[in-house]
Amino acid sequence: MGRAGLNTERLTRAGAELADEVGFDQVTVSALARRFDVKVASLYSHVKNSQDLRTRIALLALDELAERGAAALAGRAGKDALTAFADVYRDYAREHPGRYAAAQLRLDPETAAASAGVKHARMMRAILRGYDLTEPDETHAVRMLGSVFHGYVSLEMSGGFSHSAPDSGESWARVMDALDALLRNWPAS
Amino acid sequence: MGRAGLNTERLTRAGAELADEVGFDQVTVSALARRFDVKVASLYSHVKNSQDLRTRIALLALDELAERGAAALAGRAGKDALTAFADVYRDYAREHPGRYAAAQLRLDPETAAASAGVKHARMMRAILRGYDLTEPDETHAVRMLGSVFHGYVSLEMSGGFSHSAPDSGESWARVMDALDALLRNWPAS
DNA sequence: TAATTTGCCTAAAGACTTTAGGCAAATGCA
DNA sequence: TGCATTTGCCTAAAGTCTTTAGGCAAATTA
Repeated sequence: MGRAGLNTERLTRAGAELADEVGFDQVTVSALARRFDVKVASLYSHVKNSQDLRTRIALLALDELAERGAAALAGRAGKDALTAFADVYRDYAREHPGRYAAAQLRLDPETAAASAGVKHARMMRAILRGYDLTEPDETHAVRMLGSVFHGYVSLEMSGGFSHSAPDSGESWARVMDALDALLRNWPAS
Repeated sequence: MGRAGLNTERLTRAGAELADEVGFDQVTVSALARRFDVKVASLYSHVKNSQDLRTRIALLALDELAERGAAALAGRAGKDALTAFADVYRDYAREHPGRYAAAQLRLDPETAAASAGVKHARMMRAILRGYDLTEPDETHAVRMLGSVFHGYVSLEMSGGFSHSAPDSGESWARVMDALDALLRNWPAS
């Protein structure tokens, strides 16, 4: 019987697809082996263990998200940049719920420092350049933006806003209005 | 050998403690059995299955959180109420990380509707009574508050804000200032 | 073509989940 | 108080997932 052509990259990609289909916490080395019609042990040459696999999927998701974010920011500024960037998060989570969940995986500090997570922080600061904030308020604002983006998307994904008026998309738009207004009028200490 | 005195309530409480000690996703029927020095199968008379156990822990956490929230709101209004309520979330997550993670568990709609989650929504609206918002802006604001509270706490817990200046507690305070300012000046559609 | 490396395999042990069926302690009733 | 019933925890067993060790054959290199 021939070889299946496994490698770390393909496993990671397939793991990401699996996550989107069945949920990130259902991503298992066994399920992945099944998907490649290969014995479980075979995967352990390409992936250290289950945690390693999950971490790789998380890093992939962070990368994709950063890439989309960069594309969204190109040529935009101010509120336009703010909403475009926020939409990247929301849309990505809707398109790829498993990957988005993966991006939330707690990474150990070194891994996190080497991840695309740092790019995300830089892009947030780039958005804030369109507003008049100086340190430390810029950092406070970065943290707040991250909280709103992540918090909203996460609550929306877990069904918190569904089946109740007004439509979640409308709230999202109004929250963007509110953030923009807030950043233009950030309260003094 | 005598009986251990197991029942659903004790198992749920012990499960919550276990979650705080080792993390919510490490909460397992086996680990819980070990903790009571009892055979695994014995737990299945008190708890339907692993998912049932986790759901019960989640409901317990939501209850505790709602109780603390109600206590914090008593006799407070305006920004005072806002920050007191927000602190409840943050403090609870720090004191009980496993329970807080449990509270984030995705519940099926009926369970969610019967949970203390609805109390949380009501309390948020109570806070907003101190500000001049009318529907649908009140709902948008409720969703935004929930997003900030959950988002900030969740990012903070996952280490996002540690090891970098300014101190996360300082950002938290300034975010509260910002939310208060925003709610007093909610932008018109 | 021979030697080496690489890739997937079989085998096996350990952990968690869940169901089925059993015995003894606790409880209820005459 | 004695007997019957219920309840609570047990043993047994099957299924899944994880992970390591060691093997054989295909692919690569010399």
